[in-house]
Amino acid sequence: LLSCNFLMNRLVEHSKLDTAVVIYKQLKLLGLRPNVYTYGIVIKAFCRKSNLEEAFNVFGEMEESGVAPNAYTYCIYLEGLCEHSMSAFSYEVLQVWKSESVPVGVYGYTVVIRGFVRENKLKEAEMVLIDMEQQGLFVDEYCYGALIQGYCKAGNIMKAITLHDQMAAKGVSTNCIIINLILQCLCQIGMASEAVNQFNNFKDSGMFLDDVTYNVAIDALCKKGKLDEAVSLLMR
RNA sequence: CAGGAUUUC
Repeated sequence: LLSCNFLMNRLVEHSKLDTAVVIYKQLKLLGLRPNVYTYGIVIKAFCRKSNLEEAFNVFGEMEESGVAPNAYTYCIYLEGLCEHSMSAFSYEVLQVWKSESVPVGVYGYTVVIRGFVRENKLKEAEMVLIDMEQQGLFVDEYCYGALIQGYCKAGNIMKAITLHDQMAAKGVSTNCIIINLILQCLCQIGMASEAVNQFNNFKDSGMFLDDVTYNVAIDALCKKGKLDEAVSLLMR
């Protein structure tokens, strides 16, 4: 069964969705009992096929077989809804589950925030974050990252930086991916020199910066015509 | 044995 799960997951990743479902059906015909991993992968397969109804029906199958869904199974379904521009519905489902004490965890909220961001519904995305805070949930760097990405994409660098500062104030650690978003946004709105300044600040503060950060910084330097500085950065 | 965001106009 473990190898079947592994295989099915690979098939789903390669969009061989029907094959994955066939294996699932074979499994059951052979009398094997799918476990919570199997069901999660099957839900993902149906979501990728845009068959959200079937995906939801899997929860029913689980109940029949006495397998309790876990946070993964719930969240993968919420994510499926969001990927089909149904973030508002996804959020409603999340709230219902929450009221039923279903274990969705912080990841479920991140999924919904990302969904709203993708639909350019930043107000809604931020509402979700506020909702989390009111419930006393720990808003992690992924939640903030998703929202910051939204404001960056909208060119609202002020808001993005405000959120980033808010993270620091709350003791949520930042990371180079969020910094990349901000630097990139600065470049895109024509503030390349500010991006370079920020890059130097982060570098001096000992923050870990990845190769993407360097690419963004080099790009910024090139745009300012400071090719020599760009080259010296490249050397490391 | 399954899931999370970023550059290369």
